[in-house]
Amino acid sequence: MNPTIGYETISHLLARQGHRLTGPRRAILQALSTSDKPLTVEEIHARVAERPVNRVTIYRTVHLLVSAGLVRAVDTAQDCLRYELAEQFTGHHAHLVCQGCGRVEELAGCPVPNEALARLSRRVWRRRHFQVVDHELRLVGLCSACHV
Amino acid sequence: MNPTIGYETISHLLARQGHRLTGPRRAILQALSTSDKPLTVEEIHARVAERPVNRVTIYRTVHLLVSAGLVRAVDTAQDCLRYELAEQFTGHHAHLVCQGCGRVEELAGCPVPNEALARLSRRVWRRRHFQVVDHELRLVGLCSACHV
DNA sequence: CTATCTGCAAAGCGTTTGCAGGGAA
DNA sequence: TTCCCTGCAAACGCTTTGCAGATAG
Repeated sequence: MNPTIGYETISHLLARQGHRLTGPRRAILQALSTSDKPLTVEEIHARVAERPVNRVTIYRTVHLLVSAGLVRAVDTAQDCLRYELAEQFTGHHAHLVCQGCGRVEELAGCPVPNEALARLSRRVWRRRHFQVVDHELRLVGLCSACHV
Repeated sequence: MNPTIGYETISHLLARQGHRLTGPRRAILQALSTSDKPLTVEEIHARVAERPVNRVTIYRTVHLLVSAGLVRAVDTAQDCLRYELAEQFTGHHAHLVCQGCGRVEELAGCPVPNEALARLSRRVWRRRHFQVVDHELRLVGLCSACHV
C-alpha cells in the first residue's frame, strides 16, 4: 500500500504505448497511489479538487490506465466501480468488503496457497479450457462501524 | 449447481418474513435454480419469456430474494450485476470470469484452506475489528472462446 | 377483505460519446 | 506542427420510484 510511484517509470510505460503524461493523469495517479483503498471516480474527483479535473476525464483516464496495465478495476456489488494501482505496484492483496456500508479496504496477504491454486488452474484448463491468469479474493463482512 | 429447490421450503422462508410466493417469483427462482451460472436481469427476463415478467418486477424480486438470504449478487466488473442462488442451496464455489467476453461460470471447489482462512479472519478481527462472514474467490482469465 | 405484489411510465444516476478548443512532444 | 488530450453538453443504459389496478393468503 501507499507505494512510491516513479513517474518516470509510469511516463515511460505510457509513452511506450503512445500516451502522454499530462497534469490530470499525474494527479489521478497520485490520488490512487496515496490511497490505502480502491477509489471511485467520485472519490478521485474529490482528491484532485485542488486543481479540478472533469469527471469525464477521470473516466477516460482510468480506462486508459486499466488498459495500459497500470490500474485495476475492483467491483464490489456497489453502485459504481473502484480503481486501484495494479498489483505490480501494490503487491498481491485481498479486499475487505463491508456488507453494511460498502466500504472497501485492502488486506495484505492472501490465504490461497500457490500450490493449491496452481492445481486448480491446471484442472480448470484441462476440463474447460479456461486459462486462469489472476485471482481475486474478497472477504465479506462487517467493518468496525457497522458491526453491532 | 442445478439444485432441486423445494418451493415449499422457499415459500416458508418467504412467508416467515411476510412475503408471498407469486407466479413471477416462482418463475424467477426457477430460472436461477436451473442455471449453471449467475444470471443478469436481462438473462432472467429472457428465461421467463414464456410468461413474460416485467423487468421492474425482476429487479424488485432479486432485491427481495437477496435481502431474504435466498439469492446472492455477484459483481463482475461488467456493466450489470448477476444473481445466483445463495450458497445454502448451491454449496460453496468460486467463479471463473473471462476478461475477454465477461462470461461468468461457476466452479465447484475452493482452494482456500479453512484453517488459513480462519487464521486470517482472526487476525483481521484483532487488528481492524472487521468481522469476516463470507469469502468470494474469483479466477480471472480467458475462456475457451476468447483464448488465442 | 387487506396487505402485498405487479406493470406502466417516468425519473435517477453512473458512464460514455461527439465535438471543438487546448496542450504535450 | 502534429496528434493527443480535455472539457462541455448531450446521449445512453441500467436501475429505481410513484402510482393504480391485480392478487395471494
